[in-house]
This record gives sequence, structure tokens and C-alpha cells, in this order.
Amino acid sequence: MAEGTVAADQLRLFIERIERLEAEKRGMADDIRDVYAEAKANGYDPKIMRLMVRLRKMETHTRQEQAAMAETYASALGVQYWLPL
Amino acid sequence: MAEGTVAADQLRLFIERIERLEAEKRGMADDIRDVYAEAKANGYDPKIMRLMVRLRKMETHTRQEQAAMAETYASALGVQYWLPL
Amino acid sequence: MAEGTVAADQLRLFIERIERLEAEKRGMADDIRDVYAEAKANGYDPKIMRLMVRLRKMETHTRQEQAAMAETYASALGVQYWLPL
Amino acid sequence: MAEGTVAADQLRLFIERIERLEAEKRGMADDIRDVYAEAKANGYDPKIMRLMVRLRKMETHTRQEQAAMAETYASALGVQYWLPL
DNA sequence: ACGTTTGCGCTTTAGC
DNA sequence: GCTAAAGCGCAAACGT
Repeated sequence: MAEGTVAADQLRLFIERIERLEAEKRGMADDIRDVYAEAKANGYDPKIMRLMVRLRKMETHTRQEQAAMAETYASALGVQYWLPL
Repeated sequence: MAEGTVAADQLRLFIERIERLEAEKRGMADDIRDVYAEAKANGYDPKIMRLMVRLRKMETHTRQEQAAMAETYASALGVQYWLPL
Repeated sequence: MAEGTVAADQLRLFIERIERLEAEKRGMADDIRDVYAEAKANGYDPKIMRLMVRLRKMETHTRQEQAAMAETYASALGVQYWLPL
Repeated sequence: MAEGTVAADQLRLFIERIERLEAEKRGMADDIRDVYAEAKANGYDPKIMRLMVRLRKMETHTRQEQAAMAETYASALGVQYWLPL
């Protein structure tokens, strides 16, 4: 079997793995849509739900951002700092 | 148990299902990145790989349309027009 | 006037110059968006236009390299890739 | 003059306007770099300066974001609201 | 000078 | 179909 064929097969394998994963990822997105739809069918407003999800994400993310900013600031200023654990 | 509590719990459940699915979706994205990285480590060019994934995803007639339009534009602009859609 | 004040003023000046320039830069970006919108209103496809801008920006030999590699990959994957040669 | 030529010329014009604007935008970016360099030559730390610029931007942006979020929230809940002017 | 890491802009996607 | 938000790749900037 030629070298070129081996390489081609390896490339195909990588591509197919990626396509498989992308399909799964798309499936997750679909599932999320379904949950919103189901919640709506139970009388909840999807728009408000999305807002809540976003807020909860922000609260988590904001904490991390604050910590990162503190670290950057401290390092930029050459300050020794300890997190209050 | 009060009615309000039941509803609140149900809402919580929906929100948590969504957050769980979003986390999984993020995991898929990470896996995809990893595959591209692995392919790169094996000597493949991720950029061209992404092009191939895009092309395979495209319907044939869409490709033809896009190509025809691109060719028209290129000739109007005098662009020697080798690659990447 | 104290030394510290002079330095503070100088720093302020630098910062404000930067912020002014960043604002102008953002304005340029907005103008570009407007041109694409205007072109679209005149019947041109912004997506293909962006492709053309990218191609014109590319060096010729880079285009050739990319094209050659893409062709190799496409043939390895059996992608009918008449598209943008 | 043929119709096709008119269209081609119009397209060319749009593309060239875009390229001109992109060049100006790039120029702005270069100017910004220069200011940082000049400030550094005057003894200021570019990293700290960037941090300051970012912080000042965030303060502004956070206000807008808060306002937008409030509006979204109010609209999602169907609440009538007035800003305290 | 190079590799790593962060910030920026673009592209794509989802909701209205 | 459009407008807004998120994900992603790319490039510049910092540290070694």
C-alpha cells in the first residue's frame, strides 16, 4: 500500500472524528432547544429562563474575572498578595 | 408543601438541565479543538482541514452557486483567484 | 506644583490620546460595516465581497501554496472540489 | 458601455473604499502602538497603562450593560419602568 | 528571538 | 429576513 494512501486514510479519520463530534455538539444544542420548548409547554417563559441562565453564568464568570483582574493588577504593580483563602 | 414551591422546583430543574447540556456542549467543542491539535501534531494543516469540513458540509448546489458568484466577482475585480471559499 | 502632579498629568495625557485613537479606530470599523451594508443594498453579496478583500490582501505565492495543499487534501478525501481554483 | 462593466466598476469602487478604510484603521492601530512606546520611553509601564485603559472602558461599558440588562429584565417580566432620570 | 497567553475581530448561529 | 449574541480563530503582546 502506498504511503500516500496511509496519509489519506489518517486524514480521513481525523476529519470523520471531527464531523462526529460536531454532530454530537449539534445534538446538544437541539436538546437545549427542546428543554426550553418543554418548559414553555409547562407555562414558563423561555425568554425569562434564558435571562436567568445568563445571569447565573455571569455571576460565576464575574467572580473569576474579578480574581483574574486582581491578579493582573497585583502583578502589574509588583504587589505581593494573598487571597484570603 | 405550597404550590409556589412546586413551581419553583420545577423551574430549577429545567434551568439545571439546560446548564448541564450547555456544559456537555462545551465539552464537545473542547474535544473538537483537541482533534485539530492532534492532527496538527501529525503534520496536518488545521486551516485546510477546516476548509474541507466546511466543503463536505455544503450541499453541492450551494457550492456551485457560491463558486459561480465568486468567479463573477473575481473577474470583475481582476483577481487571480485561486482559493479558499 | 509638585513633581507627582506633573507625572500624573503626563500619564493622563497619554491615556487620553490612546482612548481618542481607539475611538477613531472603532469609527473606521463602523464605516467599513456601512460600506458593506450599502453594497448589499445595491445587490452585492457581502460574504463574497469579504472573500475578495481577503484574496486581494493575500500574496500570490501564498494563494498558490494554499490552493495546492487544499487540492491534495480534497483528493485524499474524495471531495469534489471544483470550487474555487 | 456594457451593463456588466458598470456593475464591475461599482463593485470595484465598493471594494476600494473598504480597503482604504481598512488601511486607515490599521494606521490607527499603529498610532496606538506608538503612543504606548512613547509612554514607555518616558518611564511608564505599558502593561499598567493597558490595564488602566481597560478599567476605564469597563466602567463605561458596565453602566451601559447594566442599563440594557435592566431593560431586558423589565421587558421580559412585562414591568413598566422608568429610569430615575 | 520564540513560545505562551491573552485580547480583538470576524463568522456563524439562534431568536424574533 | 434581520438583528443581536455567542463561539472561534487570529494576531499582537508579554515573559523567558
